Amino acid sequence: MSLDDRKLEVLRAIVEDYVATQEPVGSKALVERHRLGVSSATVRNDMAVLEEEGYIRQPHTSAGRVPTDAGYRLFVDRLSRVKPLSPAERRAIERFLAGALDLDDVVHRTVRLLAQLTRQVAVVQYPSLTRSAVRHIELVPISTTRIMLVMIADTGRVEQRLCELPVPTPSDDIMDMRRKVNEKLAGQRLADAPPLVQTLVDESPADRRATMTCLASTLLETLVERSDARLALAGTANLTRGGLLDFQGTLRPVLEALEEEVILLKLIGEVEPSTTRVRIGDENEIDNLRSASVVSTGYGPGATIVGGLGVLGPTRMDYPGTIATVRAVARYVGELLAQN
Amino acid sequence: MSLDDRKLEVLRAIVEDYVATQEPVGSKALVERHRLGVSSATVRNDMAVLEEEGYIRQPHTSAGRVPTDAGYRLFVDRLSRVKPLSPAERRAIERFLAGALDLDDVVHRTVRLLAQLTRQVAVVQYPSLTRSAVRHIELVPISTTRIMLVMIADTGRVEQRLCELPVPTPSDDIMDMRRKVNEKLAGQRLADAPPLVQTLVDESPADRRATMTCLASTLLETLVERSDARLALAGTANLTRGGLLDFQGTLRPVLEALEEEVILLKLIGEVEPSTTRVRIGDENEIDNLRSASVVSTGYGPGATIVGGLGVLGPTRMDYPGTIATVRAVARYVGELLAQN
DNA sequence: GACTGGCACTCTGTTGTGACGAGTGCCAGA
DNA sequence: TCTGGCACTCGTCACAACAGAGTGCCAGTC
Repeated sequence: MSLDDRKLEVLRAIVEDYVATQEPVGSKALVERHRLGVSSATVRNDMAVLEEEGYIRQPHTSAGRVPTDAGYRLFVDRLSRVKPLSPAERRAIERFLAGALDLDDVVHRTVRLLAQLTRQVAVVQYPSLTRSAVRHIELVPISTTRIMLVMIADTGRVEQRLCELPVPTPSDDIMDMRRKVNEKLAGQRLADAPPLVQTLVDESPADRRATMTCLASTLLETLVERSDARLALAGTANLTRGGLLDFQGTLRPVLEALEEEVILLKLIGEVEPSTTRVRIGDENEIDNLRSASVVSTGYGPGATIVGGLGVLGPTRMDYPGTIATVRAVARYVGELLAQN
Repeated sequence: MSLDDRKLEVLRAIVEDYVATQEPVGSKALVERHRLGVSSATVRNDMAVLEEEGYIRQPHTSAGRVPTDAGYRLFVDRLSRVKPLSPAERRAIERFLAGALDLDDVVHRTVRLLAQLTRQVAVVQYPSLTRSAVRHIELVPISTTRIMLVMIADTGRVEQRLCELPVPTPSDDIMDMRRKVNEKLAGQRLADAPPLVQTLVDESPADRRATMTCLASTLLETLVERSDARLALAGTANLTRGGLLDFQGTLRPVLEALEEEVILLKLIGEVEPSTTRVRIGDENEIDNLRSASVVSTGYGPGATIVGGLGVLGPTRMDYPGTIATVRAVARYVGELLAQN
């Protein structure tokens, strides 16, 4: 059974009012606030149909209606008009991000900005190493058997790791290896690196094989393990807005989920090019986030995507506004990264 | 007016019971649960005195007594016996921290461990740069007018910053500067670095003066600004334990305070050697944390302190246990750092 | 002088009742 | 297909009554 235009209009009105007031909305209030051109009785009939179809529901018999997850979904997919950012907001984004000193700073500023603009919890993934390219690899001898390996990615990320050598190696040899490693890897995408690293080992002379093998394994470790795991989080205090009415009484499960990097990565890390993804309530596969929605997107210099960012809030959130903000911030961050 | 031993014993019993049950404790329950050897009427008299002295108070006329901040303070200073960690806990600490890959990982593991053991919010400050020494400084030419400056501290911290040169500089010159910079700074404490950096500029030949000046200012920026600001946080979900009875109804102010790095640094960054600091309720000068207590201490390899760590929870917390855990974790982290 | 038993008193939290109002569902009529 | 009207359902609020916990105080005892 399909819904005619007016029913959709009623659904939109319900979502908008509920998001604004946070109270179940009744038929009478609806006709008063929106010029629907019909009486409340008609609206009531429409509501009955919408309820039957699973888009809205009644908390109690004598209360107004509240959108269900499916209702929000329909709203987001078909009913919401894009809400352009105000010039003030645009300026705020630019000004806030402009002064960033380094990558760490960019990420921190971004996450705070996002939390502030959307008034929700913001999450930003650091540029993923596997999607970056190597800019430079530095080998710093600490002693004859210890080397600090520093990898600098083109996105500005820097990873370092200590490497214990099996045999003492003079620092001249190390410098030579440093040159070779950079010749081979500089400019390469990290995802392509593992086979190249292997050839480095294969090509090295026998007397340096042991040291190079050790370096190679440390390098691979740096590239693969934990490589996408870094995240920044801000705005947890925003969860308390709406005074526990959202999140059915306890922030507990939500706070717990926010502590799990794995979960957060799943939420914002799985990004497809130039899509803004909206997950509403149950659509998050995580039990703890049944009453939360996540809006996420990818960012990166130009068209490539190096990481994800997004916000998390109650299902009852201002989707059009949030989506617009998340997109805008992602775009600005991308531009910022492209400049370096 | 001084309190005799029994009154102190009564105060201790009140604190312990209240911490355990989270409910105001009455005179009758007290004599039943603790073998005080006197009747409830006597305890009531003692309680009246304790209340007059400001160590306990009644939420309402007909409720039991609850410790005040001053009561907790007295308890911590004079009444609490140190609670040694269980062997299981010690083993947990060792096992959990043993597998750390690098500094980032150490800090992350530490903060999670601390949150888990104390069941509270944990904060760990990254080893402060100003308390560390320079291990190595690397200059990576990106182009003839851009250099990536990477500083590696002996605590394992790595800071990097991009430096825009005012004049194109050939990479041979850069390599030469790299050598000079390291000769001058390697092994020096960062706090002592600024004057040394200045001499570097003064000593450099005129044709390189501009480039060196630029490098120097970037270097100083790296050393000074933001240098102590990095923090890791975990266990926010633990705030919801005790179901909002602690924190007088809203987590809001507490969550807000936890978002402010400046505030957190103030709480756990101001550490004196080998002291565990306990701040109870009002003793935190931050309004938002009126109903919270903070237990913090310093950590570092050997006797030196390179950073602070601690936990934050409701004033109604298990002080002896928390203090013991915070100390133990700090000691283990110190040992771990000493190994590198 | 210190402790105890007992009693009156004060509150809080709970329970129950009734009035009120918001909102619905449904039906007959336009 | 829409509308006006009406009966019905519940949740909320205000108020009163009540039970229970805990205290303060006093007179009596060791």
